[in-house]
Amino acid sequence: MRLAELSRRSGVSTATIKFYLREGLLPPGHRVSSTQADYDEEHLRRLQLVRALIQVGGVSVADARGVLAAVDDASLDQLSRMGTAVAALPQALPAPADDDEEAPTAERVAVEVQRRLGWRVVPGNPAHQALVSAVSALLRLGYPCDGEALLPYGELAERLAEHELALVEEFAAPTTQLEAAVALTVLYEPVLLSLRRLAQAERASRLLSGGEDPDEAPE
Amino acid sequence: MRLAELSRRSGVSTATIKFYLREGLLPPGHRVSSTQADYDEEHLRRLQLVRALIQVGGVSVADARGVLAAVDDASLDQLSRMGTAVAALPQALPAPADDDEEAPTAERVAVEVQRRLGWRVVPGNPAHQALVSAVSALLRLGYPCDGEALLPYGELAERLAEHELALVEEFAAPTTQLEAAVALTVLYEPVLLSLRRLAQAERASRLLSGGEDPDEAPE
DNA sequence: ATGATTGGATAGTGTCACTCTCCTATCGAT
DNA sequence: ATCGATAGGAGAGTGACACTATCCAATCAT
Repeated sequence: MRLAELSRRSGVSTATIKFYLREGLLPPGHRVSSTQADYDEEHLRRLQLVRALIQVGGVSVADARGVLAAVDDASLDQLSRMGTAVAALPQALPAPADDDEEAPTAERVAVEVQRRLGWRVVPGNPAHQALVSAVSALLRLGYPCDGEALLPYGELAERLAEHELALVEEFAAPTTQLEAAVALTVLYEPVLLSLRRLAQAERASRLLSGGEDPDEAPE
Repeated sequence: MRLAELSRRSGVSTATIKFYLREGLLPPGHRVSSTQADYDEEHLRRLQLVRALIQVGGVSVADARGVLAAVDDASLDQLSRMGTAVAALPQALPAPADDDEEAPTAERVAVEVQRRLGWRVVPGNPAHQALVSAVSALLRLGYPCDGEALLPYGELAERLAEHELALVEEFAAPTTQLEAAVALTVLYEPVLLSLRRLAQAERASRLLSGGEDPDEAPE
């Protein structure tokens, strides 16, 4: 398949594909001559993953490169690659906040939840940092947020993780499990957030309007 | 309080505060002369909310303006304002994908989950659109994703929403409930996502390393 | 042989969230 | 009153980012 066909089948412009090739998000095609390259189904698949990461998952090009590099790194075992790949996913939480006086409290809260859930605590983990940032912001605005309050969230998160890893094992061949793990981690994120927003809207409207709607049938 | 003091107490540069004032994210200070204005605690609080929305929540300046306008809009009742405010929050899902052949399927899946949960379906809702986009991306990558599979996510989302609305009612005075709803919606998002990532890392490492760790105590 | 196409390289575009510079008006101290 | 310092407002500028448009030489199909 030539670049033009890859573009047609993926819906991504040739210019953008070239950009991804240049940025190392997409492995180069198999050179068939000095000015022509050939792309296969694997390229198409990878391209769709890249698009999903960037457009749906909001991952930056640089971070996507890191994630994919980890997925492809044959020198690591599966666990390390998965860890590296997921760790390379960002949370887009920019400032660890240097002069943040809530930070120590937030750090304590974050550690406490994880301890109470029996999780290993890895302070360097980006997800851990993101958690600290978010808790810190909550505290700064005066909302209560302690280990106790976060526990239910952590339990829900465990259930999600369990479910998603089961999906990965069930629906992906071993060679594509890493890719599946990355894709599901990133793509179920907006799913979860959207459903949460929808649930909030639903609850709020029932609550404030007195639930006079006829078509409700909870549980 | 002068601009300089507001800046000092919030940790936000005067240049940025001026920018927020210009963009209408922060109401103007009380003019004390033609070139001086006075800011109060309410300004400080609002500024912290703006920072939380933008930095932690990843909300754009334009969207933040919309959210805050809805929060402040005295011409609407509380329900409408909350709906408008939360709807104005983005999901940063850019492309509803015009030429997307998975879109109709995704739409059907999204509607099905919501119906099965007894929620009202509002096709125009940004959260609904985001859900469709995400499901569509999942399908395009070949991962199974139907109403059945999303149901557990929806149920979890309901529990989250319930919990968060309870928090809003419990910890915020009626006049600040809207602000609390917005803040909690946005700030619990990264909390949830971080915990999910941490849970995934935990599960994955246990799974792949054979769970030889001594300190695990699941369930 | 030749016109179109391909792939690669380079530079440009639009957006966004600030940030810098400048300017005038006022404030506080003398 | 005066004078340097500072406040606040307006506009342009900056840097990051994700593309995107333009060239160009080398092929490929005919």
